[in-house]
Amino acid sequence: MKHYDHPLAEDLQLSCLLYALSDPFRLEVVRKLAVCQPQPCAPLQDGRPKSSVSHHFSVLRKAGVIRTEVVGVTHMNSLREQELQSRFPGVLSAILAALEVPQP
Amino acid sequence: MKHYDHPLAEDLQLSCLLYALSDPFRLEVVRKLAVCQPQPCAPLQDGRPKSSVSHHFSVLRKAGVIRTEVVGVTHMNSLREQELQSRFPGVLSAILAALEVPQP
DNA sequence: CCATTAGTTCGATTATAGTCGAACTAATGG
DNA sequence: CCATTAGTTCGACTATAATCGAACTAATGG
Repeated sequence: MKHYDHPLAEDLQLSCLLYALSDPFRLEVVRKLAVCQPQPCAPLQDGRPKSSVSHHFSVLRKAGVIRTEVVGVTHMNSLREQELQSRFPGVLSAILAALEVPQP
Repeated sequence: MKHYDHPLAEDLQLSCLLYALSDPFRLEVVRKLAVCQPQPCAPLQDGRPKSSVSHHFSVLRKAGVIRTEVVGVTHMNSLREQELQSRFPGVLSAILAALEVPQP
């Protein structure tokens, strides 16, 4: 049974969090996860090769943005909202809110 | 009289903002500006060569984080707080607040 | 137990960013 | 008007990150 390492909330760095969220593809993954959680990687691929998608999920995981749990053959991802809230209060929620008021 | 281009608030991209803030040096500049504003570049150099510092200020400027005004021989920088607040409500303020509760 | 599914890992390639010295510019002060 | 100050721009180099195919792995279902 494969498992993932998830950094402790207290070990997260704000700059790493912001970096993880600074990529449009990753930001879109986070937005979609906020809407429907947990979710496997596959429906979030958006046409990219699996290896790229896996890389982006790994960045999000290492930054503490998502938690991935192996459930049978799929890997279910969810946002670490409460932990991020306690470590960096208001940061993720403000970013999620800003994503809901878009512009082209 | 040299002047700088500052993007309109409505043209700012969240991913660019987060990218600009994802660098520890730039984040530190922003933190210092939040404390004392406006400020020239020089006291924020932190031992780096001028060309590197200038590059980081340029990234912050293009992302809409700072506004730079030429005042005589110095270039005064300030945060575009109210504009960022209207474009991405709560994002910058949450990040600034998170910077005040540090950890090594 | 074999094929399938879901995702990871590897390795190579390319693209993007950061770093730094050196030359440049614009405003000021003597 | 020359020297100084404050910062920019340029160009080269380096480092970091993204991309993608191919091989791999672990769980499941027939």
